[in-house]
Amino acid sequence: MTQMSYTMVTDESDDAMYSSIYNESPSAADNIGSGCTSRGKGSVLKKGPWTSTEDGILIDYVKRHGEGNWNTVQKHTSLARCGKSCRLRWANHLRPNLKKGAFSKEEEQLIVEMHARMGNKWAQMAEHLPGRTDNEIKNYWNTRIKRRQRAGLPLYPPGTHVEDLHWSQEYHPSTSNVTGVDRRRHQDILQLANSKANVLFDDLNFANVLFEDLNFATSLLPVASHISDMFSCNMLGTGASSSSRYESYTPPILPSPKQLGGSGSLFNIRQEFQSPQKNPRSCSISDHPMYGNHHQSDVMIQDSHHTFTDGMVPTSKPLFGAVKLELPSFQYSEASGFDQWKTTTPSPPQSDLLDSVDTYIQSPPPLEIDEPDCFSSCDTGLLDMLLHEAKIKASAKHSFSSTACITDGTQDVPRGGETHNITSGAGGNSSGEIKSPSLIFEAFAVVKTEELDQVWEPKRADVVRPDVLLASSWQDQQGRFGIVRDSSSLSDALALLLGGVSGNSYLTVGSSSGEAPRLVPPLVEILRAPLLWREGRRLKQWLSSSPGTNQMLWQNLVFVSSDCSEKLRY
DNA sequence: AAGGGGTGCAACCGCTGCGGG
DNA sequence: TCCCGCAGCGGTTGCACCCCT
Repeated sequence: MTQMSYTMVTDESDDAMYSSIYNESPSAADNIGSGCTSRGKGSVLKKGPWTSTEDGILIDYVKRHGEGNWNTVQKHTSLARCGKSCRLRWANHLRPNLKKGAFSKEEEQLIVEMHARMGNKWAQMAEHLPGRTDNEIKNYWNTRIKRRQRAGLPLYPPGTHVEDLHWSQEYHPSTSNVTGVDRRRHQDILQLANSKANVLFDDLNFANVLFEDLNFATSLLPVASHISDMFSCNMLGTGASSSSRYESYTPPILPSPKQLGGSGSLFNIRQEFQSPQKNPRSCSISDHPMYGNHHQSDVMIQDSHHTFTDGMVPTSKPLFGAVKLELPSFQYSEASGFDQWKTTTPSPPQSDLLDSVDTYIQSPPPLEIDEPDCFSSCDTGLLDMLLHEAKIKASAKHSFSSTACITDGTQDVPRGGETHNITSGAGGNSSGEIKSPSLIFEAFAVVKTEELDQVWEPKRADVVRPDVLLASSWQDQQGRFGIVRDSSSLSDALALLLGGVSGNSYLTVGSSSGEAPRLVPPLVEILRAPLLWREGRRLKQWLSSSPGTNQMLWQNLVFVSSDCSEKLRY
């Protein structure tokens, strides 16, 4: 049968059907809308619920022509539906092998875990749920959000691996594979940074560079998960634009017990986090009256009321209590990421995964800054930011470490039982000693460059690399890390780092507990520092231009700025 | 019985990337 | 290179149904 003959025949038969469509659905006339602009047969397109007759026409069309070419449906049939509508109807309701009915427990579990890993990637999720559509999953999730919100439950039950900080690489608009959605959501993030995020960072006026999707690394290196955990304590969650119907919700980004379980880790975060009784300044989920000891994971909340040893005067209001932020997009942009996760993630307990009471996110109080002049402008230098971060860190140290006592640059800095002498400042602050510049790089790792599936082997550090210079700056004279040896090396490193040097990066991470410096597995390089938008952007560009740079890492840079969001729209 | 609010599903809308002309 | 149409995705809305008062 030729196309022409088919068209003639079907048009003829469908014309009869066409009239019956509206006859059987008088209200359809009210649904004739303006959504689809194109039109066949000289009439406007119908909107609203599909009738069984229309379904039959569409099914018949697909049988004859196959899927696709949806805009030709109305040409070849009398169906007064736009192509989009046809595609949607087919994909969500008419195509074979669709699974109808409620989600099974297993499916629900999978959705929860996938969302924890992928975010609002409904289509990707649907690929892993045979017979289910993205729309179905999306609706389920939105319903679930609402339900759990009502119940005061967290979005993700315990056991769900939400260790990675999502909303992630997809927000990198400069990549070649970035999608329009990515860009849109990138803007969403920026908008959020201007709205809700500002609540947290109102007084900071700086941009944090967020490194996300570290979960792939956490399975390989405890340090990474700790870093990720630390980030999760300090960074705000954001994500897709909010829905007017379903209020935004921030799933708790929590360190899992497993993550915190590494021994001999860089900063003994586990020890510090899990000893709230020793440190009244630390706040754990288990402290929450609602959740008691349901969960082992603790979230460190920096205490905004902390007395700064440097005489810092807090300028921001403390922000306590649970806050609702945006749904994150905790995503891997590629299916491989999911696959990788799927093979490495143990199945959560079957029983109460979906219903158990667990954690509740607390809003991290804003960090407090005593030198607003340092960060009031987007043009502030990175080094200033780093130095400032050092102070913040120094202050924060008091918050979650009962042993840390950092008061000035010449004082010993106890960390994990070790003390390191801070010998220099940085950032042109030659007169005023940096209080604790080494803390700048505390919990920072490096930018990694290997293939994810590649077995890591220690390699020599490339001393030309700026990040290596940074790493070398951490080393104290005893060969341990965590100490800025001199300001010039730091400056040089930063200059190089931000200057567009490319190459293979292999950075070293030392141990504050006296562990010998070592090269970290290639997945785990994280440079964590609050960067202004300009420096951050350059850093990002540099990372993106570095051959072999871990795509999943550098794509995950997200800039959050309270007052520079416009400049971040690149 | 009526109506008001909640719920869940279906469909629409807006945006983007991609490919072809 | 630009424009246009298509396909796809994710957010949003419409609406029928249900439950409670």
